[in-house]
Amino acid sequence: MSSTFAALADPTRRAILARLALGETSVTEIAAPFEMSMPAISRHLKVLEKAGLISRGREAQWRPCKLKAEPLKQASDWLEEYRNFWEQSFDRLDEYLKTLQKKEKRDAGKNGSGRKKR
Amino acid sequence: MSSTFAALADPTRRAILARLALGETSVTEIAAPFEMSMPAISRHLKVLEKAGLISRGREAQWRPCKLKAEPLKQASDWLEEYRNFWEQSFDRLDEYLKTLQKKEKRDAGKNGSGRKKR
DNA sequence: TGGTTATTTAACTTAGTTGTTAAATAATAT
DNA sequence: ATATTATTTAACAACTAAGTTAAATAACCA
Repeated sequence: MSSTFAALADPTRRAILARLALGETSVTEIAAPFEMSMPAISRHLKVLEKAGLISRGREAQWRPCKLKAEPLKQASDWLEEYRNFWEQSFDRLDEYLKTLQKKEKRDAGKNGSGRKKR
Repeated sequence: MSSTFAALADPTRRAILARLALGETSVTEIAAPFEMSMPAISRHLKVLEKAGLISRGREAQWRPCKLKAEPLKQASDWLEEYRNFWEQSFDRLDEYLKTLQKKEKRDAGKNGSGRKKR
């Protein structure tokens, strides 16, 4: 999980994944859109491979890379556990905004003395 | 997006988020389960805050931290674009397993010439 | 005021990441 | 064999990250 998120934390690597979603391809072709040396790309690919996000074949002198989406699924599942939370947040925002509107109508000027402790 | 994934790449920080999903709480309480100095935790919280994953209030000498799930939603949305991809993978696996079963039924006796490589 | 509790900042160490260029390896083509 | 094309490894520099201890802030308590 850590290595998956770490791999996704780099925009170059996310772009590589996006490219690979269109289909398997060679390192040179992957590298083309980037202003970056070949070895740099090669190492990004190594990071992706270690995270299990790609696999590499051998076809003559090319090493085609292929997207492996399983770790993405795991990451997605992890995030999914927080779904209620972000949906709730919007609900709360709604609620809060309503409260605020009521207050503004009611007492347009008094400021807070109420203390709270958790 | 990068800072969100980077923040999630650390297991301590993921654990902190899990704790905060149960409710807002103080730094000391967040730190309790970890064998780690206070400043270390404090800096993890700073990382989470910079990524927009938590917000911090002030209540007497405590600084309660609160989960902010919006960046998680964004991350989830990003991953969602690959859903077809990982579902496809399972389809392919299914297919492959079926093919395999057929083969096994068909030629359940020719042994010793098949080579496999890991 | 001074003391206590909660939290952050500073200074430092160690380790890992990201990029570079130059050289090495791998397979094909002549 | 040798040259060519594709890709990786080595060696290095600059930067960032994660932890430590000790000291600084901040707000309360007496």
